[in-house]
Amino acid sequence: MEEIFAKYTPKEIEAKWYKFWLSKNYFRSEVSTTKQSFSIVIPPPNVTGFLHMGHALNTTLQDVLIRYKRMQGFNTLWLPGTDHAGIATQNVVEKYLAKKGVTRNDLGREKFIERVWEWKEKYGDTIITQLKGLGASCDWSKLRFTMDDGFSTAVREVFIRLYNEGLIYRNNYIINWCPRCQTALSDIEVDYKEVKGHLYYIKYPVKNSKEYVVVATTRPETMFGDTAVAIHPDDNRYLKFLGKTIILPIAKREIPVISDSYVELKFGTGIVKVTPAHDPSDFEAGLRHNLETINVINPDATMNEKAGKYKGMDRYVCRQVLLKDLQKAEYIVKVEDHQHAVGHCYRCNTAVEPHLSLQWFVKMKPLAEPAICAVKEGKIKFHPAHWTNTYFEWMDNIKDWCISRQIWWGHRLPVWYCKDCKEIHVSSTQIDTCKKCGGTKLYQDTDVLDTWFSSALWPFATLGWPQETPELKHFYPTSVLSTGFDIIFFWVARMTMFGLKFMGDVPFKEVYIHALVRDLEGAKMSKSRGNTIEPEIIIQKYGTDALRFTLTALAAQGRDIYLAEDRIEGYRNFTNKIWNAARFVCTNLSDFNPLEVKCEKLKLELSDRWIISRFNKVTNSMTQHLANYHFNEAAQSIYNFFWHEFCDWYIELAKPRLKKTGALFTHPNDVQLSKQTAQYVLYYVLNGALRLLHPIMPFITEEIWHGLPAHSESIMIATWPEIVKGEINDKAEEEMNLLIEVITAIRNMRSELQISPAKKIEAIFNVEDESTKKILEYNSSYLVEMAKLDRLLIAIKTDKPEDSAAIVVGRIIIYLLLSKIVDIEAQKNKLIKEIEKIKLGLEKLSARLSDEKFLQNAPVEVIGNDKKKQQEYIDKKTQLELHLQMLQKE
RNA sequence: GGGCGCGUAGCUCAGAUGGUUAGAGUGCUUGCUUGACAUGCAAGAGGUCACAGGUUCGAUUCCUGUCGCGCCCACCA
Repeated sequence: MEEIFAKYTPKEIEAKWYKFWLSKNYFRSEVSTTKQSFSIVIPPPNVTGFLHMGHALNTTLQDVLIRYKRMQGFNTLWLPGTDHAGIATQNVVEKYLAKKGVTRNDLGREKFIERVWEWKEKYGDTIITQLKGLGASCDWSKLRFTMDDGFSTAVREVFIRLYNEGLIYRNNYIINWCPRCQTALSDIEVDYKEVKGHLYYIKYPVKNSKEYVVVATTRPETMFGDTAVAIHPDDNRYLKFLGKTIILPIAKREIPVISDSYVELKFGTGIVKVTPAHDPSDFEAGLRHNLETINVINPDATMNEKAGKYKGMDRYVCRQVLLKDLQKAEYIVKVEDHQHAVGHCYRCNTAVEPHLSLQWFVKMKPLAEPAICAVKEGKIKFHPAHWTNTYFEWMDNIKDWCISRQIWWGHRLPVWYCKDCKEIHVSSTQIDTCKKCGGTKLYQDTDVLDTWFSSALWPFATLGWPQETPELKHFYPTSVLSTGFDIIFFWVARMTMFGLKFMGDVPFKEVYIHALVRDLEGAKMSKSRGNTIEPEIIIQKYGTDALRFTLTALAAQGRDIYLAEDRIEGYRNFTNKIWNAARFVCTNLSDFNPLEVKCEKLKLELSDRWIISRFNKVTNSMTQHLANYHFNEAAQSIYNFFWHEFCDWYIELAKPRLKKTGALFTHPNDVQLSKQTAQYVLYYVLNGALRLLHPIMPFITEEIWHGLPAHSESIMIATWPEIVKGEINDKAEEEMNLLIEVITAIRNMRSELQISPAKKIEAIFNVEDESTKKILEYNSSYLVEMAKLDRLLIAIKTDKPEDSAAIVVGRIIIYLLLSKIVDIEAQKNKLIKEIEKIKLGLEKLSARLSDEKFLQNAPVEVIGNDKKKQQEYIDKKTQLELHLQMLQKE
């Protein structure tokens, strides 16, 4: 025992217990017919991932839920895995290769992909190891990867089914293009950032006329792709130009003037240059007016041959050169500063280019409708609920999803084309012969799918779909999805759509949206900002349990987490407190065996009944809070209970009993029985509290568990405490609260009078009624111990002795006998201050209680409470005033 | 331009379906090497619950508006 509790070294015990749990297969889940299932699929981190605070938070919260449900007897599954993260991983590996002087084009597609797999084998487990370090109780035997064989089958299956239903189509459309990653992006993969740019006003001459129109543009370099100039149909200023022909400056190409209501009258000059190949709204306008599309920018964002002499220049270089030329030719009317939102690639932060190209799309409306219904009908609940708004807002305005990516790392489209007749074949296996013309020159599409396409299948593909596995049947729909709000669109919405489409049911019943972890300035933690607090470092410094408790305690709903290291330090102190309290309790249980104790023989004292009652209430509160995802409150309630009730009061009160010194006043219990009772209660409460703490702090609780007498194999598989109604004892709580108040008041006075903590003093209690007298008498040993008294007398209506300081607690007056009072003035001032406070409260109360309207409208309990309170105030005030008078006489 | 969230102690944050003496951690002040713990113990100071109206017997809590902060969405080129 002493050995076990010698010193708390988180690092050692963490590794030890994690290994132990694994060896016992506690994390493994089997399909059970008797137990109800509780399942969570982990948001798969990128294989390139390195544990950051966001992961730590989300992992902790999921583990809290899983461990808590496991203890409650559910058949739990927490399914782990990683995501191949197409663009992100390709970028990482390209950078890795660049250090060796190799580009992906040097290698070619096949070799490059081989290298990515090699990289994955070597480094892809980093994040998994880190999750284990956090204590995550995932079923590692079911670890999945979004590009493993089973998953690839599922992806192809989904693609084919959607294609056959006409929900996947190929089209030439304007999409977001990242010139650096050289691939298409979906709309939500573009981050819009405010950029300080310019609005250029350029003259566009009217053919056969001295007149010209002035267009305003932020992107003059796209003018080589202009195929019209547009005005608003109601704009009287410019109607005269309708039908006229414009000569495009520099290019000298002729373009028409059209009218379209998408033109904003108030912006710029009210005349727009229309560039269908390089602007999404112009593209739409082009379709409405049958305009030609002229692509003038290469995929790498340099100008192409359509830009004439500017060919080969980067888009921004071209802009500058062109502007000079326009200026020289006097086409520029003016230039204004202009702030506007520019889209950037969410992976590499390069300004994206609207780009007309042949891409694959998913038709979203038919998929979105059932997904909207599912949330409206409450089949999926968001916590906090307000995120449903975000979900609906996006779903209601959903646009088709561009799913083809021109990169190499990912799920290749299961599409083959016939070179001869151009027929498209969609198939789960290689196609060699054209079904239409019989030709044999077939080639597979070179594009891969958006990573999020495969992520959308995560909840069911990981359980074996498209096969009808027992796991799928038992664990789908999953119970909860825990994730950040930033991927509601990317992931949550799409999983919902695909789950409903292919499983006929929602993928999860609840969605918990956790907070974003920020630094103290409120900035999102990120490596590039250099403001990260690394979980690994924190764990090293304070232990995993301290980090987990901190994150849980800060996980309030609807608010971001501003993490500071001293917060973690504070909760590290809590682990230390737990450790020491347990050490104290366990060393005092060496002669105690819970299995041999006959409960009915024990004689519970007030403090016993009180702490047991409090324990039951805390059990209740924790269970409720966890059920509602109020993690912070769950953590708070066990923290307060453990430290400020169990340690500060109960253990302190139990000490003399353990020391066999017995009570000062004769207590009905004999000393031995009192000790044994205290041991029983200490054991009972510590045991229960550890189980309540375990989901949040798995390691330290397991370590202590094994120091408890008669402990079971592991706390991990112990049962979650249940409330025993008969143990809730409001009367005991009330009485104990009175004692706490009395003791605190005496300590306060001692402190103010600067009486040494070591000095014992004598006290006389003046009470008004027999029942209060009894409570104090029965528990006088508590008063003696906790308030450091050497003698005490409890009397009904006694006078103030000489040389005494008086304290008023409710209706009780406490006289502390002192050889001489140090500072009468200070005492008086304190009394006066207190009286003032009471008077103020009393005034408010009296005013309310004499208000007819209040008496008529307020509920009876409220009036009753107020009346009770009023009486208490009056009593206290009387006592206080009495003592002030007495002091003044002295 | 829409939408959402947030302004509570010096700092970081809880909380109340409307009635509490408005809480915690941290910081601060004072006193303690108390036989588990100085990563600790005890005591204390510190708040017009952003501001202004409204509803109500009663608002810090509900409603409206104002100001401040943050975020998301949106084709003003």
